[in-house]
Amino acid sequence: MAYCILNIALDTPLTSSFDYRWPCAPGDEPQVGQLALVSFGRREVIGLILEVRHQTEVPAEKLKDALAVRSQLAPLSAQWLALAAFAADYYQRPLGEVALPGLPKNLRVLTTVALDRALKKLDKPMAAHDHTPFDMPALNPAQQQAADAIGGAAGFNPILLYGVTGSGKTEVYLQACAQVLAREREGQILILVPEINLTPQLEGNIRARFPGVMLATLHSSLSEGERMLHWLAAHQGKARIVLGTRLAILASLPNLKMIVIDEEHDPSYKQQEGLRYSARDLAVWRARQLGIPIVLGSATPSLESWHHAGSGRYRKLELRERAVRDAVLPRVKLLDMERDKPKDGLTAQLIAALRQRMERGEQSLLFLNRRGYAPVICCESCGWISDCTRCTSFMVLHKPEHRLRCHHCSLEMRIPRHCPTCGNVDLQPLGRGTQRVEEGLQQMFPEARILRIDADSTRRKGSAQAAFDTVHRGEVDILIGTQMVAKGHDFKKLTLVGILNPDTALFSQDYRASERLFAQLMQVAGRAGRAARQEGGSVSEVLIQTRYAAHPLYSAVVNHDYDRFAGALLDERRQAALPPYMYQALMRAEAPELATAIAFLESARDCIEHEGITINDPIPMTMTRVHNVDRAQLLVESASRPVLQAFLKAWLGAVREMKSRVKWSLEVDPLDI
DNA sequence: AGCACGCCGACT
DNA sequence: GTCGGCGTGCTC
Repeated sequence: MAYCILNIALDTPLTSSFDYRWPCAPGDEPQVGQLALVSFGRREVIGLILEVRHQTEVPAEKLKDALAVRSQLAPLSAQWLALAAFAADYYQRPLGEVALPGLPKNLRVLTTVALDRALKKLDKPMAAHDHTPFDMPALNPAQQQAADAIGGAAGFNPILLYGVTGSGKTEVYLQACAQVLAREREGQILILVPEINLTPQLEGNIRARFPGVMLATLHSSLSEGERMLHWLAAHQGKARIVLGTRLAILASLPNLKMIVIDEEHDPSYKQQEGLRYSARDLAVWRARQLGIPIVLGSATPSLESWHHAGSGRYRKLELRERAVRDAVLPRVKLLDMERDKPKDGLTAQLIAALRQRMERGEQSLLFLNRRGYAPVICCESCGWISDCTRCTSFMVLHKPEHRLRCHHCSLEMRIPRHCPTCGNVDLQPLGRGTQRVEEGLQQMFPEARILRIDADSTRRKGSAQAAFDTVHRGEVDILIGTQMVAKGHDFKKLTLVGILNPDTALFSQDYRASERLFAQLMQVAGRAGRAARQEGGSVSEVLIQTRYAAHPLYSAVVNHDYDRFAGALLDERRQAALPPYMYQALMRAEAPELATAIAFLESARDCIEHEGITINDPIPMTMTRVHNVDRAQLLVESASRPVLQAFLKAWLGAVREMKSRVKWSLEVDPLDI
């Protein structure tokens, strides 16, 4: 029997691909881009066919036969393969680690028969939709102009849609989508959102708006069965709109005609483990490869995108007004905690404002990005504090559960009755988390309906949605929450946002902290006053409690002046030679002893000649120890992206040759340094 | 990364 | 006497 050689990429950290034999008649070979089931070591895995050959260097005794080729599936397109190859190359990982993990597991697990059955399901005509034409809401002139510019754009055309919170960016996307779908008979559109659970309305909106158009969603909380059906619907070009989180950027979309990235500044577009890719950056690459328009939408664009808009690489479209008529941007005020000393974490002015909203039957939101009761407890007589024994961090007091919990490893314990070092029974909570603020509020406003929404109060699946529904039904007077409450929600009766303790981010070591804080404050602030002001209702207000009322970041928030703030940050970045004026990569190492990790990074630093590259000295990570391992990092910088890329490739080869037992990894374009 | 093999300490 | 710790070696 004649056979051919399949060169296959597998999901392993090994950099090479692997050859397998495949019995087949000449002219009947599998195609590049098809998936094959192979035996690898002692397990069976799915692989991606990169090349079909007739010869191999691999000795015959090592060569195995592939077990099956998924020939019932159309091969991944050359363009998709190029995207995966680019990402692998750019982020310095093996192709298999980029291309394979995003594929539905069922493509591997399912027998040929079961796979055929699933494919048949997709062949059935779509369930009949209500085809009554849906009235597109009228757009204001700025929105209309943006929608037409986006919908009518041709070729690679990156657009930064810069619109204040509540300016109706979603409506602009949807009407631009309508134009593209109408023009491109088979065309597909990819819409990325930071977290799908935070935008369940969007999915509903799209379905209602485009009856008869198949929508597929791709995100991490789908079941395996759903994931495969949705992935296949995209791959076969049947789903014309694909809505997903960052992982959807690697979906197979044979007819992609436009990409939309909502809240493009959001850090969750950056994968923070494994292949640390930026879905936003890959999306721009993909749009350029295909020669299609891409829209990046935000009220507080990332400095990278802002910089590109400034230099003309991106076209900037602005929405300066709120879309709902008579809904105006909230008035932002700073409450100086030095002058108005807080009680239970709340200043007298904030308490008064809460009381006023209560009396008028309006809702308030308190934002505090710290869950738990108190971030630490301490002994007042000897100074003991609740350190985590495994991490460079504190054990956080969780009062409802009567436990101390480390938020970085899973360590938990009962609250000690007395101080472990001196026996003193008087242990005091220090600082304030959402639970403690909730407790204080209950005492201050016994009649108020108070709801706390954070990762602790919404552990159970679906409970977050249930909690938000309660707020939407108006059954809550005061909502207190962490960043979970900051995004996307449109609370119609909300006229007051109080921001507690944002100051810590002002003096962070991380130079991106202020950019993030600004975005976060604008985003939470944007929850207020989204509906038109009621007769006799409150002017919507955002009150920020701070000890640094003179800080320029807060003046920018007060004036809703992202432009100036971003300009100032960019100047700073340029002067300090930081991104986006500098390209960075970060090598991390971890070991039981810090010295081992540092020593490894020192030898990595010295293992290769380099030019046009700055390699800094290794330093311990800010949170040095997590779960009993010490971590250190080494920052590599260059003013030229190609120079950095070329260096990284050579460098990683040399570091691998060191054959060290120390665990290490490399991140390109790191966000947290 | 898995997953094996392999060689030394605490239990039935 | 076994169960099981994780060192190291390999995967076409």
